[in-house]
Amino acid sequence: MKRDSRLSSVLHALLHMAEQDGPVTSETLAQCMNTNPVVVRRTMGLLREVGIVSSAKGHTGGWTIAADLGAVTLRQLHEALGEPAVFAIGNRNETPECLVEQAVNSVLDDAFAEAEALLLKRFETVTLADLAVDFARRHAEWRERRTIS
Amino acid sequence: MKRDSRLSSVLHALLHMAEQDGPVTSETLAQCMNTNPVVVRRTMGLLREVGIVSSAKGHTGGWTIAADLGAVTLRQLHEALGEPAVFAIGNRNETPECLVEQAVNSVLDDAFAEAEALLLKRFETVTLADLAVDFARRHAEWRERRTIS
DNA sequence: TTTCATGTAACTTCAATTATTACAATTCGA
DNA sequence: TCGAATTGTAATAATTGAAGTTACATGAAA
Repeated sequence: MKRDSRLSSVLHALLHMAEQDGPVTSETLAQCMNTNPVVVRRTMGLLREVGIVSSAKGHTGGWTIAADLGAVTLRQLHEALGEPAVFAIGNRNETPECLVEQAVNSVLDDAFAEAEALLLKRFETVTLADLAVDFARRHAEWRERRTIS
Repeated sequence: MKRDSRLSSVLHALLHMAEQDGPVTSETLAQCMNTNPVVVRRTMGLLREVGIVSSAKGHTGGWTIAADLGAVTLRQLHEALGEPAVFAIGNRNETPECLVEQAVNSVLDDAFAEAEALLLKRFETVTLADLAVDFARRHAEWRERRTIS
């Protein structure tokens, strides 16, 4: 199964944008993420719809973060992407007549719902600002290692 | 993304087998699960490797449960199926050089690992016997409803 | 007015599960 | 012993959804 990596992608893009002063073009983001500008526009467009980023056409155009880094959670980003299916495992038939299959679905659905709830709760506690701090720490460590060697 | 429904499938199959006296053929299981006998063989073959079911060729052949229903957990079945990826969401690049992406991966990996651990812990607490009981309850309810109306 | 950039539709590629076909191997019953 | 029933398995196609690509229209700034 091909995994949906859009959440990972937009986080990567947003943190790079946070490091920049002005707008960043789709072309630049695409290069730094080894992907295609059109894919960037498509995905970032979803974030624009909920006001997390803004875009401008023409010269000096590109993408800009339009919200406070501390106010944007992973959960909001997940929702902005259309709340894609979290699990790669699922029921064969969501509305079976067979009572055996109903019993199976019920147990599996409960377990998956519990795990998804935990994941989304955790997503609520992480903001872009948190990630920026984490990146800054890694960057400082990296500089230190480079100085020593 | 196409979801892996083999866990759901084998549970369905195993509970149907538990209701039966003798062996059940791949053909019968395939019909009751709206799938193909070869798919059944392929999937059940994985369960046979860990001793949960046994198979016999020829006349009067087919599949039989080889373990105690109370001793087989969802977790064991998940493992027997090769521990397929639980999540449909993942990182774009698992071993990035980019420090930004490393920070992103780290946060996401932690969150997913936590949710997966919860899911598997829950899978450990559910046995085939539990599911059989749940099915029996549903069956009794269904009979009652039918008698009333 | 030219160039740079987004916006978007249409289509192709890609990866993974699932389905199908074909046939070999085995076992039981008549 | 023969033959039908059944599993075992390789090879291949269908399916599905994300990701990638092409093409072109639109808009803004130099």
